[in-house]
Amino acid sequence: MKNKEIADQLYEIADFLEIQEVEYKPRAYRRAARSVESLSEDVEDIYERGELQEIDDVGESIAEKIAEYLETGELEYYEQLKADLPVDIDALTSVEGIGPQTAKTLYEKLGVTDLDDLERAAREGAIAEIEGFGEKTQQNILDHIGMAKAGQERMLLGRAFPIADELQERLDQADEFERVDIAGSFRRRRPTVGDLDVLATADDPEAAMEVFCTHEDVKDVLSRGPTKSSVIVSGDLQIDLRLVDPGEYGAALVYFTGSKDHNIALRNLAIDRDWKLNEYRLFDVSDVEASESGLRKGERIAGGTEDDVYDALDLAWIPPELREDTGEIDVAANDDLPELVELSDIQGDLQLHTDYSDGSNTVQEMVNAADERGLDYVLISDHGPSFQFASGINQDEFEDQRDDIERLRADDDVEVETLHGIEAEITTDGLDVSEEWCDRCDVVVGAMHSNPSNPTEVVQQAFVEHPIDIFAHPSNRLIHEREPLDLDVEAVVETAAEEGIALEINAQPERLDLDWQNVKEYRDDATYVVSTDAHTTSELDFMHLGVAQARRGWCTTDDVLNTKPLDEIRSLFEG
DNA sequence: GCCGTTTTCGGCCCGACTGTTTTCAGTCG
Repeated sequence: MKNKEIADQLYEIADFLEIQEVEYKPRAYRRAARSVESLSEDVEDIYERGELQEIDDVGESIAEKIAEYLETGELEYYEQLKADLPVDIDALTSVEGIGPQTAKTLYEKLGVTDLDDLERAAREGAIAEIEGFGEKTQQNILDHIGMAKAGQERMLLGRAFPIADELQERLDQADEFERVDIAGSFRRRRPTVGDLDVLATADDPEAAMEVFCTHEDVKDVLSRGPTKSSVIVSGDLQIDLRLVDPGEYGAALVYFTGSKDHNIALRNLAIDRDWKLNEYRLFDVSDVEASESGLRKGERIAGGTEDDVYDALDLAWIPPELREDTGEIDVAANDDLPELVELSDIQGDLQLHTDYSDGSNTVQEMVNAADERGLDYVLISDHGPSFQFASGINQDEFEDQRDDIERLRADDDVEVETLHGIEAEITTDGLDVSEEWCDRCDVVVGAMHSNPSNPTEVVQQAFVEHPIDIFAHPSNRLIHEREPLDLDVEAVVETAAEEGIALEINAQPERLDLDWQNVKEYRDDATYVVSTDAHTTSELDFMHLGVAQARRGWCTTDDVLNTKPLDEIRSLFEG
């Protein structure tokens, strides 16, 4: 899968062109890069079908360049740009405050080509000597170079959540703040977030900014103004705060929730009506001369609430998880948005581990924790015997575990129905549990933790030959750590549908697998379950992360099996 | 360089903040 490589080259080309002050091309390259980056399909497959130009924002010229890279492993245009300005533009611009122009100046004046050069120049005091630069610029570079070197990975949604919850609660309780919302990709529940965008109203902006910027958790203040401030909190997460007028709150919430592409699509709808949409309001510019079309000219149409803004554009209010410009605007225009699954719809959790394998808690503790969370049923599914490094269980241990479960089933105080199953390993030889063992299971979860050369065939064969009910974390990806398996997802979905196998949306923060884009793409054919794969009682709380990804995949309760009562789905597993 | 139920040519989002400037360029989101 070369999608990321190609996207990175296109991004760098954009930076180089920006340095040359070429107009418009940088944006064209960036848009193309973003499209390639977010493809759910291997760009090489698209190339082989001769459909590169079908990719959004990829035209003749960029398609040729992608083809050249795939054929030769190199891109002459990129190499030429790089030869003209031999700097690690990606690394340099990853330092907060350094953009393409600054990188160019640093190279021309001081020969800076990478982060080590940059740090040396800053320490020697050379940067402050450059005309147009000064002590503060130099100090800023020194302050932020460490974070750039550490690599600016986006934070996992599940890791950002506790920080966001604490922040929301703290600002809600502060007298200086009226309304507070955390917008941005966090509100859209992207699997990773780059920062937290906080939107708020406050009677006394100065006092509110003081509270925000001086909290004990703040490690660094990047900028501070009357309406906008940015800080870094412990955990190296950046938090941006915007203060807006209550009358502009809705327009601001739309704007800062994004996505950028969704906003552009909305703005174009406004332009169609001779209106204009910005972060302050939706307004009529038809009577405003171009020369005086300043910040807040024109007749105001909407802005107080999100509902107003969408309604004025003849759209139903669009849930944040759908705002990715992947068709939601047309569907909202027809008032045909799906009724998305919610956390409260979830009735059971179909993958839990215990201390029989690599979990931390007993069967009873896990079941009690599920009970406390109001679940009606759970599936205990520890790793099969081949999973030795995670102390997979043998069949004797499985039978001991069954005794534990039977005791719980006999206990009138336990309301949760406990299903007994296994997370069986799918290998090139089939499953690591016998057919007889599978017969003892209420539900068989199949998962692949290895990386065979032909994963699609291995998975399909296991689906056909073994009584698998649920395929767990299909791609086996770990965000930031392990690439997804090179699966033909469409083929796997097809075979799963034929065999009556549900695909899991795994709620572990680093998994969130199946990915939401695939969930959306195959929603018509696939049946999904959302499971926490909890290894401790507290991990049962990850369920909302999985539900959020199902929502991003446009799922209703009809698409998600474990929104149904156990009686209704039990027959599916027995079949 | 890309795109089009306004266009195959002529448009491409724009406002806040910083640092170093006396009026603005660069960066960021």
